[in-house]
Amino acid sequence: MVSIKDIAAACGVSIATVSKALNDHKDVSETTKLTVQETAKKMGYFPNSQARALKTNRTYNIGVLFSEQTNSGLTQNYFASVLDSFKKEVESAGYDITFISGNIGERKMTPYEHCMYRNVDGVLIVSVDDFVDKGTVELMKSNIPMVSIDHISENHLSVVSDNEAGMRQLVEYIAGKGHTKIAYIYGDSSDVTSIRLRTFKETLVRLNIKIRSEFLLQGRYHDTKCTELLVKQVLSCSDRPTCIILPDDFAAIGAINALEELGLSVPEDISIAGYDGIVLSQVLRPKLTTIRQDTERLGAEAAKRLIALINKEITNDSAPVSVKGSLLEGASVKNLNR
Amino acid sequence: MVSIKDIAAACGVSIATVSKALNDHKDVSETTKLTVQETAKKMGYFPNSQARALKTNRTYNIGVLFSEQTNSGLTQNYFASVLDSFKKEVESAGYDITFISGNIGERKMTPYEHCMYRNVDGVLIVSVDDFVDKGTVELMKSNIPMVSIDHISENHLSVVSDNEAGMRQLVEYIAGKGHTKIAYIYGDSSDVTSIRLRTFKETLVRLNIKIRSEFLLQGRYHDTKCTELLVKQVLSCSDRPTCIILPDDFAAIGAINALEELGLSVPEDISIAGYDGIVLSQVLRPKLTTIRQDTERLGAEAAKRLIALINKEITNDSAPVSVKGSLLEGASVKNLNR
DNA sequence: TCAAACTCTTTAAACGTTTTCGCTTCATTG
DNA sequence: CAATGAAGCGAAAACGTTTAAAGAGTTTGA
Repeated sequence: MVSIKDIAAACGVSIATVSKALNDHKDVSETTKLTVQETAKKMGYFPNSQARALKTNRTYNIGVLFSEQTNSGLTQNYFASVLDSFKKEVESAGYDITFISGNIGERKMTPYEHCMYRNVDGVLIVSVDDFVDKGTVELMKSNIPMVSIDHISENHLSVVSDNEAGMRQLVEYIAGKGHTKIAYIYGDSSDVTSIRLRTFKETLVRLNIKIRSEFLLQGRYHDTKCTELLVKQVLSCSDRPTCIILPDDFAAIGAINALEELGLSVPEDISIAGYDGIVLSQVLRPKLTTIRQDTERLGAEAAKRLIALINKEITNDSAPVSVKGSLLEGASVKNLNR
Repeated sequence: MVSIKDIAAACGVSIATVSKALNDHKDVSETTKLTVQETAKKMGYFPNSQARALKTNRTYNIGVLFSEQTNSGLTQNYFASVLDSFKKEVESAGYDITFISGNIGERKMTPYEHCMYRNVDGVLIVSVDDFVDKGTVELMKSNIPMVSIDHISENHLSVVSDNEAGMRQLVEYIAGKGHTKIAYIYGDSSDVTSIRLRTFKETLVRLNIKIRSEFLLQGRYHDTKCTELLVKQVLSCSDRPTCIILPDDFAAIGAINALEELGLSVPEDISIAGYDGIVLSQVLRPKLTTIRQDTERLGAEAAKRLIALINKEITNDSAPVSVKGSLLEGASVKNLNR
């Protein structure tokens, strides 16, 4: 590889001058700056990021940790979308991303150790399921600049999807269609789940709709089989719900299947609603009524905040950023009015 | 951060000895080795990967390039799954992965430049769509160790899903069910597509089934809308096909929708088959008959080959590795016999 | 005219490693 | 007992950068 030294030799100047010229410092003449930059280009020079990082203590690398048990984050559309927009945003600022995981090499590292080893400038923590993970906790205690998505905790920057507004909007929409018997199969316990569940109940109360415990069942995210069983269970009530809210769009497929098996059709006999608004939800028939989470903004916002934190333009204690979703009105919720 | 120097001071030895002790060299006594390693652990030492890389010319970083136009690779289950298993495999050998993209920082880099800048030890090229990309070509001409997935070219290691065997098996299965009027909506032009298309035709010939050009339509991968239109088109033939093979599982949803719109049911009226065998295919109703591509092995195999290449245990000209898929028999293809 | 100030450049140290080579010891051998 | 060799350790250079400080040369101001 051609290094700064080679350029220096070619231009007849010192390596210091070359370095400064390339980094556009003020204390080097325009003419030398130009010749240096030109020969650098001509010789196919590219800075050695390791050497630079060693000196500047900046790797321009951001760690991404999927905090999860099932190691399925990447294959799930919601998280993949968030990551995708995060990636685009940080890349435009010159950062690359590194996946942080517990198993690097023979000698296992904790996520924290992995971050230290790679000297990431910051880290994004994506909360796929609940934060039981010990390694994640250790990392969060450290003072590496970090921002988490979908999880709020003290002294940490976070970007969250506004599940409160989302769930409220969804329930209001469904109730507006005349439904009063609304079941909710919610996902694995997590921050997100509890907010949604709480809001679900609160909204019912506010709308003067009775909360029935038999209509509230704990399910699992992205699990069609589990959802299928629970849908059947909730439909075995003597007084059936007219609408069922599922943990997410993918799980909704389980509901559709269960209903079909029971000889019920959506939305004529039973209405359903999903959550997430992934692409899939809009190609299913009937098109799913769901809350679209703004993955684009979630990722981008997280990236911007993290970079600002790294540059010390903001501090840890800034308020969480809440990203609103939007209702995607499909055809899976029947209008019971008239 | 605690460095090798600190440990040296603490142990009363030189940094050279510490380095050797930590790397388990032979020319350092067992006792010092032990004390060094212990104090290193006690002091919370972690090697600085940048410094190490600078010296050894090994970053333990592998670049991953999704060669694509639509920038959607990550959000598609098939590629995400391949990446996931690739990641696991390389991680167990101590490598991290870096996404290679064309847009890093203000000053745009080509993929090749990005690789040089980050000094990746090797690179994985995942062929999402066709290889028209100029940047990808430049990268492939370089002599960075690389392996590509689903694309074969001269002097390059590659791991490919056995689309020939897959398509053959699928067609034979369908024909075995008594179908002779089989349509095939194939995806965007690419290596993969042409192999599938060729095999489709060859297999029909071998089975003495007439190839009808009106049953062969070019569609697009992962595009339900497009698939929907093409399905309608192919069904407008006076002599309809009894079975339609779709470009992939996701696109198959478009077919299901089109058929439903036409008042036709799967598989009673028309049979369909997908390709990929993603999770989705097995939760749809009817369960899709499809070819499951072994993403697990594709990723793992690519990782193993790449690492072997980096370690110079194999050379560039080794034969491509072909990974067999398997037929997932769903309920979307009707048995026409008897 | 001379010091001061400015502009541009270079010297040299530093970042945290790895690794070659030489230096001590000390045991083994003939 | 001298010669040889092995084992263990350290000094120092190197990887490719950045940057503080000093130096050289030119311009300015009184």
